[in-house]
Amino acid sequence: VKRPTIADIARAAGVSKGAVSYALNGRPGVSAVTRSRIQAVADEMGFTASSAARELSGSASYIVGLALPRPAGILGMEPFYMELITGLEEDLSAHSYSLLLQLVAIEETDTDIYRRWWGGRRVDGVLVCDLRQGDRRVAVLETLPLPAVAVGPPHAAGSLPAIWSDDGASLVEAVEYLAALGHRQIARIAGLSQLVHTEVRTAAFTLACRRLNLVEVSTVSADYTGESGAQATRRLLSQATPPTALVYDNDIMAVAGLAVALEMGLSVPGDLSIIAWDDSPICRLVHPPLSALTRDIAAYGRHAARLLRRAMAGEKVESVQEQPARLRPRGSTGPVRG
Amino acid sequence: VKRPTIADIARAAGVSKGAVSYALNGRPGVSAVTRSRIQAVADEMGFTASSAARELSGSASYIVGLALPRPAGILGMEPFYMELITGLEEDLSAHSYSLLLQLVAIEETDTDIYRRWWGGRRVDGVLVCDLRQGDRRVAVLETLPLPAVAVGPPHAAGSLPAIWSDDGASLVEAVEYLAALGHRQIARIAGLSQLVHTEVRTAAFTLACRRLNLVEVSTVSADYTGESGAQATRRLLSQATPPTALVYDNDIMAVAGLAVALEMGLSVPGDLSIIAWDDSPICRLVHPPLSALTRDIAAYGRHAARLLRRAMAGEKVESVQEQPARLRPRGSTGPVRG
DNA sequence: CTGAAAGCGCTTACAG
DNA sequence: CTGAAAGCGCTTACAG
Repeated sequence: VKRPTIADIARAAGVSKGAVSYALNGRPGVSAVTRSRIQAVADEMGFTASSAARELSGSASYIVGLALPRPAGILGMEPFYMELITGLEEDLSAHSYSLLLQLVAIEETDTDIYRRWWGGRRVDGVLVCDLRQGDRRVAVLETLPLPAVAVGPPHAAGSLPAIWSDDGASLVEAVEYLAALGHRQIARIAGLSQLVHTEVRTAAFTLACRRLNLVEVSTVSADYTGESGAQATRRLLSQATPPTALVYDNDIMAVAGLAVALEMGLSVPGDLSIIAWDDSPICRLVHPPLSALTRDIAAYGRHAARLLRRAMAGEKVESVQEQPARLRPRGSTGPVRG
Repeated sequence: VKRPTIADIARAAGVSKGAVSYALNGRPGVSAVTRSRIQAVADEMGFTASSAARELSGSASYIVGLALPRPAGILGMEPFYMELITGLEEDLSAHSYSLLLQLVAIEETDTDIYRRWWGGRRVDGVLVCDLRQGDRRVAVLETLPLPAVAVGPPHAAGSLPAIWSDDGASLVEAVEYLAALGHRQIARIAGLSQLVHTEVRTAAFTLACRRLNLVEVSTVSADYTGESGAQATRRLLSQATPPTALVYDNDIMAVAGLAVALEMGLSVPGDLSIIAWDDSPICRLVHPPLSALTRDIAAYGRHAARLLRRAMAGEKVESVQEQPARLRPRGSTGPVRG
């Protein structure tokens, strides 16, 4: 089994290589009948143009790069990224793009990967996730003429177009709902504090609590793992006057928190209300099912891919704002026990 | 910002292009001092060789393809694949390979992607997952001189080297444990029946139950989603003489099944014992925590990557068998109520 | 040890 | 409408 080249097709069809290229790429310059003859020969011989050769003569690579910074210790990817990737793929593969995935340790300088991708003409464009304050990756990408889309708040994306949703608004909705149920002591179990969206959420949370005159509000830092969520919950619930409601920055921590509450003999939502961020299937499966801030992450991914495709097409694109996550109350939230 | 080429480096360093290539690739033919001067110039100018040009002159692409067949309806990837990808990446990126990820609808002919990847010289090797009986992808890959590793039982991998674990042995361990606890009516909620490993598990399950003289054993088909797991569980528990133990083919279905059991007023493990396959964090977080068949999926991924790298290096590789998943009993299994 | 040249497989102006 | 040729940016025998 040898890979046929354009020269093989040309020979078999009795035309020049140029004609084959024109015919197969649907460009003018060949008659309809020659075109279909060439096409038939190419199909029969199972021809696929060498991507390297195309790229070398100026074509796009049709590859999009996604470098995910993962803390070394945390195994596996979070449900959020699975869904995001699903959405990305839906749009990309429909437009014959592929996704080049690279997990990079969060500690190391993950700016190199973008330089390498660009220098090696590996990818046509890239996505940046998990923005941090003063993110060096953003600085690098602003320098490079490599189309890039940031997944995160625009204020941290520099001059890169960003796709984002207003996490602050979602958090306010959650807090107001809890306040309406009579909760006065709400705590929040936050994700990695270096991440910009964590900052945004924390600021919105603090502000909302102050506005509603809630007392004893606090935000504790965790790292998205069940272990960290459980630990934080245990600490909060062991206080002299424990909070009556908890808001978590992801679903894994919320589920872990629920387990801790039950194990400490609390009833949910009787003694404690719980709200999760990002509504993966688990939220519905635990008992009681978790009230959650829901958004269509796959759609988020599809839109990010579309935005990047437009940027790669040379369009000047603006940041786009997605629907904020909305509160879907389920069994884990209820009126405070008076 | 323009990308420097090898010619730019040559000019700046006052040598020929050939010398630059030799120097940067660590090949003999340049003196140590010239080499380091060229290296310095290349570093300073931020040179990265064009991957397309390298590939075109015979080099590897350093890309590995992973095409995941996903049923159109099922959103998101399963925890198993997240962990597998994590493991793959760990090994691959350490050896400067990248992973090209493509989700393909399970219905469409996903053999094309391999032909295209091969024809276009896109990837150096590929991984095949979710083997089905008489899998056409295996047939195609046997034809193509493209290094490939199958993730699944060797008997379904044709002449491809496979990486696999003995799911039958794991299931026997689970069944024997349940039998030892006095369970006589065990049902199994299986994953997609087209998949070969589902077949293997079903066969092992049936055989083990027969050998242990268990009665009323049954395997019902589901599709790995929580919904399907819940539905199957509801049906099983509504029978005249419901099973006293359930074995699920993944964690999501098991968690969903647990929720159904609790919602039907059963106590777990008092009235019903539950065992899950694949021990993701959720199994530990629900209440009671689920007994599960555990294996190190990330290691599985690392080993698959290593096997593929050896195949890509031209080695003749044999299938390798991983440790079977082992039962980790937790709170969801207990003696049958006598 | 170094330089000039061919070649990888495409695309695309440029003549005919 | 078609063919011959240059060029993309590397690698690698082949002379010097």
